Parts: sequence; structure tokens; C-alpha cells
Amino acid sequence: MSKYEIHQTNHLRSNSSTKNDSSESNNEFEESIDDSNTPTTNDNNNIVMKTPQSLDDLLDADDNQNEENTEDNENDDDDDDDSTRLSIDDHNTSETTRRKKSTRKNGPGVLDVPSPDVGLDVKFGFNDLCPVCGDKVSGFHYGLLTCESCKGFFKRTVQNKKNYQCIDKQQCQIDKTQRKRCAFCRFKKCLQVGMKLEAVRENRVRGGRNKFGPLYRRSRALRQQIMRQHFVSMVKAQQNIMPNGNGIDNVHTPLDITGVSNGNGMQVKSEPEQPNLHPFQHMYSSLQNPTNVGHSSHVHHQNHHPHHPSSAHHPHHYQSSHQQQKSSSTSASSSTSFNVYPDFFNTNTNITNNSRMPPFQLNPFNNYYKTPSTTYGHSPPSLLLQPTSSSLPSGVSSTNTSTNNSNPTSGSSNSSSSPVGQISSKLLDYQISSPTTTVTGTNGNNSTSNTSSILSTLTMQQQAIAPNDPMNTDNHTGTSSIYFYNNQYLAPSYDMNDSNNIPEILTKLIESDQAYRCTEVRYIEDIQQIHVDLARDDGDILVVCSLLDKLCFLMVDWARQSLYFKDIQIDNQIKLLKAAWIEILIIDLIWKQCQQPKETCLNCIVSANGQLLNINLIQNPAVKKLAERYLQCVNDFRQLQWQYPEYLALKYLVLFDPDVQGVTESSLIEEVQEKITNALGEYTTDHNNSSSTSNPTKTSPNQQQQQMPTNEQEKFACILLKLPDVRLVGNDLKKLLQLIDRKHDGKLLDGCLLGEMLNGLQSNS
DNA sequence: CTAGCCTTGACC
DNA sequence: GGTCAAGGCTAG
Repeated sequence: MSKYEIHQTNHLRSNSSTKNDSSESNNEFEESIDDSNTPTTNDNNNIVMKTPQSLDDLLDADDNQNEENTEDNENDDDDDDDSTRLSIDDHNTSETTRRKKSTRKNGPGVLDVPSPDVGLDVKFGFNDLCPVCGDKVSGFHYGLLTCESCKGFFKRTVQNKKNYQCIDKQQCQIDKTQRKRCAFCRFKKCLQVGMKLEAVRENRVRGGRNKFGPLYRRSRALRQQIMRQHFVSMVKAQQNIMPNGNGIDNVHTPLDITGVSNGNGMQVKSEPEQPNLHPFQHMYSSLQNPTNVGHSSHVHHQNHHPHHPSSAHHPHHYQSSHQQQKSSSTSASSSTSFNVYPDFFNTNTNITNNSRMPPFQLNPFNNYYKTPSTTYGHSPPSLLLQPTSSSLPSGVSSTNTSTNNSNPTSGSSNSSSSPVGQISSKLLDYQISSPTTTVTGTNGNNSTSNTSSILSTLTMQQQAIAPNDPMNTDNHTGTSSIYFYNNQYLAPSYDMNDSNNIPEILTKLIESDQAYRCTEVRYIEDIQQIHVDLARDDGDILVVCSLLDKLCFLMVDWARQSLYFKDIQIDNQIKLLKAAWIEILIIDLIWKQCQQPKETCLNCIVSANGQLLNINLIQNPAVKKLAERYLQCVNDFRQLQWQYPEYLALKYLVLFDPDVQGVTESSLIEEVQEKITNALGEYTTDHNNSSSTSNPTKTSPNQQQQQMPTNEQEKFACILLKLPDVRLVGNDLKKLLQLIDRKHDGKLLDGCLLGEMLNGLQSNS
């Protein structure tokens, strides 16, 4: 079994193991997020009409310059799309017929060839495994590549409104041999990996195609690209071994990938029996709110009432969505969802009992945004570094902080106790509180504080610092950007002289990122002043949320200045960000932690503020499990010897998801995604250094199944296949934040960017 | 009930 | 007319 194959299998195991690790939370999470999404969003929509606005504002600054560049791209994309589709379809046309013939007898085969293909699969690692049970994939079914049996099982379950129960702890391992043992866990896993309820037709109409066609097509195209990279890697690896090329008789050249002999006289199908699913399309697109595409009634109900009373009272009782509907009217979703964290904040009556707090204090962020003399009023005095506060545009910040409900300096219509005003004032406060006195000075943007838009302020600051002059930052902050890089925040000190053999696109990404990091330094200083005290009864959740909120801000700031992204229409930018923000955030954190010596943070999460957070101090078991899962991700990436260009590419791949609902420039986005995918594949081929350290030196049983690449072609796949784990962590984090927010009647994150992202994701992801 | 195989039909 | 992802059928 190839590493690639192992990895995918392990991904499945990983899902299962993480389920074991956090089975309760996982399951509960799963229900609670759906549960919380809709009502919370509804609530917020009712209460906070402005929610998208601040994000809009953040992005609108570049609107003017981005409005005119889509048409050509769209045309180009269409061409690309067609060509991609052509190659695929051409290939499929010949292959499918043969496949149908062979699979009838041999079962659904990824490579459509009988036993000899096992060796081929092992060799290339391109075997597709059902994300539910690990059996061989027979095609796209209900949204993703699954095996025939899981397809049928899913169909029967949904059509017949099955009501399963788990006799164990809802943690049953689902694999090919045990998938019959627990229908409850099997169906749960079907949903987890992303099988779409709405793809099961209520009217049982046969034939035809569904609305997922384009998604499937893109998936295939991306999978083909992955395979192409594998072949390129394989060829290069072989050439390294046998420079004369004689050693690659059985290795397909990149040009052969749509139909080549494997050397055994067998036709190797590049697609759809391609490498593992592209993470973005199915495995990785799992656990999303089905609302995106949900049309059938049961989907609708699933979305709105996943947390039905029966599930709360009978944890082993799984109801079909239809049945959930029946019971949903009596569901107290809010209360039941909190059962996930029965002891969360229990001791903090000041927080949980909102009635004791004056209105503006219901939003604890006020404490952090509004305290005079510092942006973070709650921070321990020792951490209240003076440069920040002293560098605040005096008068601006002090005025801001002198009141809890207005931002006079903004001159904004938002300045009031309204949610919009809170957002603006908070972000502006954050913005201005950054040590950027030189920025405001150089740009003459005293007007900054007078502008009505947070974004315009941000834009002013962006313009103040020449983005391509890294040293500018030093002048402004008195702190070398290298200081931060060497302190391993996000961007390492990357020697562009090492850019030999780096794909041009990645070089551009690096340049873009490094330029941004220089402007980012001042914000990082701000963030580094935050101190989290996990020993607090509430886990210092307010500070954590404040930190995350600022990271959201940074992420938006980064994205809107990033290569390619700024060429996208603003409304699409918003959609992409809302869909990807949590994963980008997680990736950033993982990257940061990967830059630290492993020994220094074995059981610690390296927070964005540089603080080491010992997860053993986390009181809540579910949260602790989430932290452990996160650390597992960190460990996996660390073993991959994840490199800076790879990290950047991954962020871009997450961000540029053409399947985000409502995005209108999907072709352009897809083109970027493809470019980055190709570049990443090329880079991992040329710059792999993980093989020497890839021997699993696992320390825990759960990790034993995790596999790391032994060669470059597999590193590429392993990196991509880590995305599902990133998403799982991100989803759980979102659920946690939503639960906490709801625990505070939605006022904890009300009016801040984090809350906006959190509650706005429903319509986009 | 499972899962492999067959039929259907919108889409290309 | 081919594709392929739906639903249907049925032996085990």
C-alpha cells in the first residue's frame, strides 16, 4: 500500500480516531453546529442586520480597482474549463465503457482493473477509497466519491427514513468489514464526510442528472491535476534514480496520464479513478451546512432541527431527518446544545447571567476594545506594553475608549451603540490602536480617524506603507520585520535566493505574502500583548475570542491584499472569506506552531500572541479534545516538514474554492486554484525534504496510523489530505464559539468581526 | 438488510 | 448518442 493510500486510509481512521478522541463532542458538535447555525443566524439576522456590512467594508476598499477584471478571466476560465473537461471526458469516454464491463464482475474498481491493479495502486497510490468505509469507489454518489454499498446504504436510509440506534457509544469504527455492524455510525459518517441528503430524490425520479454536475466536474479536474503532479513527481524521482531515463519504462510521463499502460498491459485510468478525492470537493467539503444546496424538505429540516429532543435524551438514538422534523417543534435546541459543554463557564455567573450586566457589558468585547490607555483592558499589567498605547493616535483612541457606545472620531454613522457602530468602533479601535503612528503620520491620514469606513482607514494604512518595501515597516515600527520572522510568527525569513526551482506562482505568493507581513507587523505587536489565562474558570474565553477576532481582522486584511484575491469582485471575496476564514486561521496557527521547536510546545498550543498554552490547563474535556486534535494536526504538518511556500499555497487553495455557494467568478477562482495546485505539486516535487524524517516516530497509538510521505510525490498529496483534518478542527472550533456565543445570548460576539464570520458562514459555506 | 448489478433519463 | 448519477431489482 502506498503512502498515499495509507494516508487516505488514515485520514479515514483519523476521522474515526478523532471521533474516538472526541466522539461525544464530535457527534454533539455535528448536531450542535447545525442546530446553532440556523437559529443563531436567524436571530442575528433579525437583530444584527449589519453583520455582513463590516466585512463588506473591509473589502470594499479595493472594490474600485477590482471591478473591471473579471470578464477576461471568465473567458479564459471557460477555455480552461473546457479543455480540462475535454481531456477528462475524452478519457472517460473510452474508459467508462471498459470500466463498466470490468466492474460488473470485479466490483467497483478505482482503477478498474482486477487484482493486478492492486500493485498498481500501491505503486502510484491513486486508489480511491470510499471516505465512509474505505471500500473502492464506484463513482460520485450523493455528492462525493463513494463505494456502491455506501451509496445504496445512504439511499435506503434517506428514502426509507431509517431510524438507527447505536448500541455502543456512537464511536463505531466504520470500515469495509465492519460497516454493517452499526448503521447509526455508518450513516453518521456518511453525513460527516459530506454525502448530501438533498441528492436523494424525494420523488424517486430515476435517471437524469442533478445539480452537482459542475461540482463533480471540477472535482475530477482537480483530481486529474493531482494525479498529473504525481506523475511528474514519479518521473522526476525515477529520473533521479536512472538519469538515462531507462528506468522509467513503466512510469507514465505526464502526457500519458489520461490513458497509459502501466507496463502490464493495463490501461490506467487517470480519472475518475484518480488519486484521492480532491479535498475541496467531498472529503473536505464535508460537514458543511447542507443549506447550501438543500432543497428537499428533509434537508431543510435536517438543517434546522438536527438537535432534536430525542437526540438529547437518547444519545444513541438517531433519527432520520424526516423524523427530526416531526419532533423539531418541541426541540429546545439552544438548551440541548449546551449539553455539549455542561460545565462550560458554569462558575462564571457574571458572564452567563446576562441579566446582571448592563447592556453594553453584555458584549464582553467592550472590555477589551474600550479600556482607556490600552486596547486590551483585561490584559495583565505586565503585558500592557506601552508602545502600543502610547502610539495610539491620541485623541482617537482615548476618545474611543472613553465611551462604550460611540466612536466620535470615526465620524461614522455607525458610531453608536448599534451593532454596526460597535463593529466599526471596535475594528477601528483595533486598527488605530496599532503602533502605526508613522503610518498615520506619513499618509496624512489624520483623516483616517475621520473617515466613516473602517476599511478606508485600513486602506489608508495600507497605502502608507509601500507594500513592496519590507524595510518600511522597520521605519514605522522600530521593529524589524526580520525580528518577527525570526521569531517565527507567520512568515519566516525566506531567502528569495532559495527560490531556484520554485514555481513562479509560488514566488509571487511569497513576495506578496512577505510584503504583507511587513505591514502586518504592527498588528502582530498588538496581538502579542494579549495574554490568555487558561487557568481561569472560564478559560479566559473572552480574551481568546478577542484574539481570534483580531486574527480574523488580520486574515481579511491579508486576503484583500493577496495576489489574485484582490482581483476578485468584492462580493465574491466576501463569500470566499466567509467560507474559508476558519481554515485559514487554523492553518496560520498551525504554521506558526510548526516554526517552534517541537520540544518547546509538546503539549502546548502556540497562540497567535506567542504565548504557549498548555492544553492540560484546559478544564473542559471537549475543548481539551479539540485542542488535542489541533495538536495532532500540528504534529502531522510538522512531520511533513511543511515549508513556507507550501503553507502559502495551502492557504490559497483553501481560499480559492470555486464551489463556495453564490460565487460568480468560479471559473476565475478555479483557475487560480488549479494554478496553485500545480505549483504546489511542482514545488513539493523539487523541494521535498521530508523523506529523511518521514519515518513515523509516532508516540501514540492514534498516531500510528498516520502516515507521512516517504517521497516527494506523496508529500503533495499528504499536504492536501491534511485539509480535511484542518476543516474538522475548524468546524469544531466554530461550533464551540457558537455555543459559547449562544450561551451569552449571542452577545458575546455580537458586533465583532469574529461574530460576523461565525454567524455569516451559513449562507456561504 | 446488504450490495452488486441494472435501468433510467437529463445533460452534454 | 454517450455519459453518469440517480433509482430499482434481487440474490445472498
